[in-house]
Amino acid sequence: MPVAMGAEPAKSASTAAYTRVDKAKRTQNVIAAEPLTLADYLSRIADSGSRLRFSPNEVIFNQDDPSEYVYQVISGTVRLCRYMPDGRRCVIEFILPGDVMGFIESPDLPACAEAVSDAVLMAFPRSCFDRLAKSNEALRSQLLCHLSSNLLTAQNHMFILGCQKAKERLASFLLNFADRIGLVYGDRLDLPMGRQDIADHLGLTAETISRMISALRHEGMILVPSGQQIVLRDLVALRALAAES
Amino acid sequence: MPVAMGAEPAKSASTAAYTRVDKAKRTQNVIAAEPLTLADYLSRIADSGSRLRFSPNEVIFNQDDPSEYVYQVISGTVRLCRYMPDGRRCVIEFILPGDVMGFIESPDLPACAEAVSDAVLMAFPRSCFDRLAKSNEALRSQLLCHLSSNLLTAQNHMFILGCQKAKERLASFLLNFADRIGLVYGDRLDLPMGRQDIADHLGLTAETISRMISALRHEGMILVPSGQQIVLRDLVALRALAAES
DNA sequence: CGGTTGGTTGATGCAAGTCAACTACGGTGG
DNA sequence: CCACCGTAGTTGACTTGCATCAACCAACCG
Repeated sequence: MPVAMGAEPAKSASTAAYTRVDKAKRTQNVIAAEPLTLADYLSRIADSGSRLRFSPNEVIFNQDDPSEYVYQVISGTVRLCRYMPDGRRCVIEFILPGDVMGFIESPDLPACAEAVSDAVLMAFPRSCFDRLAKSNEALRSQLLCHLSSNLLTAQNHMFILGCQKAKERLASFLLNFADRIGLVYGDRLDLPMGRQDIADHLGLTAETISRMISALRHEGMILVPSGQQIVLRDLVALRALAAES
Repeated sequence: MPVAMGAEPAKSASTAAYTRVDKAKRTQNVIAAEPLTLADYLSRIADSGSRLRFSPNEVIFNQDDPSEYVYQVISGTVRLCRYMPDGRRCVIEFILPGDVMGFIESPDLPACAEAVSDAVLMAFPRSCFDRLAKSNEALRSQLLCHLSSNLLTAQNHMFILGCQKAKERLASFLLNFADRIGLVYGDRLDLPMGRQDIADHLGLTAETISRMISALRHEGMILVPSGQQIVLRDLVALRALAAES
């Protein structure tokens, strides 16, 4: 079941979108029998949304902006981040095609969003989003699932930041990212974000990321055909390192 | 507006419960005008809940248990934590009187809960909780607020774990905890949890917590009349350290 | 009392940060 | 087409903040 993407038939996004739908389905089967996903509902109100295009590093919304829109990433990658007054940055999470962001019951947004690569997204005004939710119970339960799943992700990440060492964090990140992407081409993983982005996501420095990638490569767990591409050669060893759950 | 606590009129819990209600109100005003809080709704179905009592370190539920109950802490403190296979522990968060935990749209619980001090809680079966939610729109929007607020807390904590140094983490923790408790007696803060619990919450060791407490004391930011009690003497300096937001 | 547990403090080691040099691209303009 | 530049990644040398290990102290309790 393909996701209707409004006016966006971009081929690069479609495979990833399938993955996202599958994941949403896995999450939703708890309280709802209804098979429509959050993405499906968004496609229904595509008319009231606007299609936006961003270049790398362009700001999509700022921290403490009012939460007036809900966004869906159509293609490209986005990072959610928070800055400290002195410039330290924390990348809360990466948002991939098909993902929804900006939905939170808080007057202000707790983080800012920036495009990692060229990105296209749909922006839906909260008002029209809420109107649809008011009359639609299945959508509401999807929203609970959406928030729950975000919460699980966040708690999982807290665990990584609180307990794991550098190499374990990198292994967790690679596995998690591969899982989200769906490991499309064989097992070659394309990392749209730079080392610094990964570092700020894992609470490390870019140098350490570089060193840990080299370490995993020397230990034969991964191959690095080019800077942005990584092949997960030994999933078993990587999983043992990441000690998932 | 006091919270009806079912059969529990414990004086130690009531002040803290007030605080929690106020906090919930602050969060909810986004999409609902209705003043009833999650705690209020829980008190309505107090009959279908069971009152449970736990001793320090007793397990309330385990990681990967099915999520069959929603809990409300009546008195005492609870810690939510996750363990790694090798025994490393991460304290996701501390749950205080009035707080609700265990509500998540996931078949299995992502963390286990243990009593920090003697604790009394109410357990509500998910089934009867869901039944009430089905017929009650205001409750549903409270649930969205509940999850949103948990998500905000989690993202805030990710920020602390990812970016801050030991002393900053401790300052953030003390301020945050003081804020949740409501700084009941003047400004003396009673910490129900031990150093190791704080350490596992902040991604540090018990020794480091001890050292940082000493450091803050020597710098005149706090007083430590007894091991469990801390007086925040210089809120300005502490906030500067924590660099809130 | 002595034993146990939780907290503090000190000495030392190490993982990751910092600083800096070097390399590899990818684009731009001559 | 190559020369130039700017940016991103890698690697090495050194520093440091926190962990580790261990001794000590103070409360609490049978």
